[in-house]
Amino acid sequence: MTTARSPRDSLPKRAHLHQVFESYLNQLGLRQTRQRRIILDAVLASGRHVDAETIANEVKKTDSSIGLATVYRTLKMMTDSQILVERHFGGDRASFEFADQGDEHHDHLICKQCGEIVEFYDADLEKRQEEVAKNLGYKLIHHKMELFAECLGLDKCERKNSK
Amino acid sequence: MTTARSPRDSLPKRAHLHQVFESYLNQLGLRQTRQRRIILDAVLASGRHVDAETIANEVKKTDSSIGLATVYRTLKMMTDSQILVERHFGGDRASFEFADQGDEHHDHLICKQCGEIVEFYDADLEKRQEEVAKNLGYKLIHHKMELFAECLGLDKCERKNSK
DNA sequence: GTGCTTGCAAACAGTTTGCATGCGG
DNA sequence: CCGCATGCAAACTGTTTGCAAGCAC
Repeated sequence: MTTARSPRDSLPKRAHLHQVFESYLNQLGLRQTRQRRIILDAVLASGRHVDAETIANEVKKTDSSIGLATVYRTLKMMTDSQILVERHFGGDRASFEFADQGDEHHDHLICKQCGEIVEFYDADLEKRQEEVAKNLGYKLIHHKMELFAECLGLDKCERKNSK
Repeated sequence: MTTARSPRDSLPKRAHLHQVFESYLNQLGLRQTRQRRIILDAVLASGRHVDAETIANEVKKTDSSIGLATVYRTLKMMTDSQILVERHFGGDRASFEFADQGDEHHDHLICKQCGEIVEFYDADLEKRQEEVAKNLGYKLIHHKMELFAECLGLDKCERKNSK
């Protein structure tokens, strides 16, 4: 029923994102540049949830001359090109994650203790949300749902707690 | 099953919030001031979801000398005193709403067309969320859920569309 | 009076933008 | 070489904070 999705599950799918971005650029007459390639690589190599500054730091390891503004501009382009989605969890920093591909939408469970983010999909919840919207006289377009929780078995948590 | 809550439903309950805030101030040795009273009045008179700037504008109608910083400081105190809860819907501005009283928790449905915000409570969703968390090995503490939708009958919407 | 409060301006964090220069196609 | 891209610094938004003066108790 409830399906957890580990950060690794979608790794194979990321392979063609280079192509997706490339053709996006071409279609708009935009250019492939060294910095855009480096930034995309950094994004692909990173975990599922990253913020601009993390990427900027990562990118600077390869080329320290790349500016924060370029990272922001490029992340926005990737969002426009449907590679990434922008999320606002905590409040301040925006975080980016890979866009869902077709049907593979998911929601998030965030551990209050260690900050671990688990992605999941639950058909019952999805269905009930549509019903609820209809009951209220609306047609559901999409939703945002985050469950805040704490570990039952502490094993998952403790690893991260120390960091 | 699904219960909608209109903005008016909780009006009677707001009456004693003055007292709540007052005793909060007393307990901490803080002072009741003209500006705090004015700000609380503005909050009480406002709709369920307000941002700092809206309150600041409202407050300035009564006393134009009241600064934005005071509004922020006071809204934070009201949040600390459990009168208000801070929410982050869109991304930029924070919005404040009256805190749930005991069991009367609710979620939000936001109309993509007119921006109307409907509050609702659905026991099935709540229950399923707990199950999902448990399935993933966590204990649910609380959640954040927003349904984005469009009106089925346009009557609700059109009124607001014009504004 | 004591010290919490206030308004103002300055500081802040995250993000965006203007501009002269650089570089891809 | 045309014109998009870049880096830098400055602008901007929402919010917070330092400070001297003001007011509640």
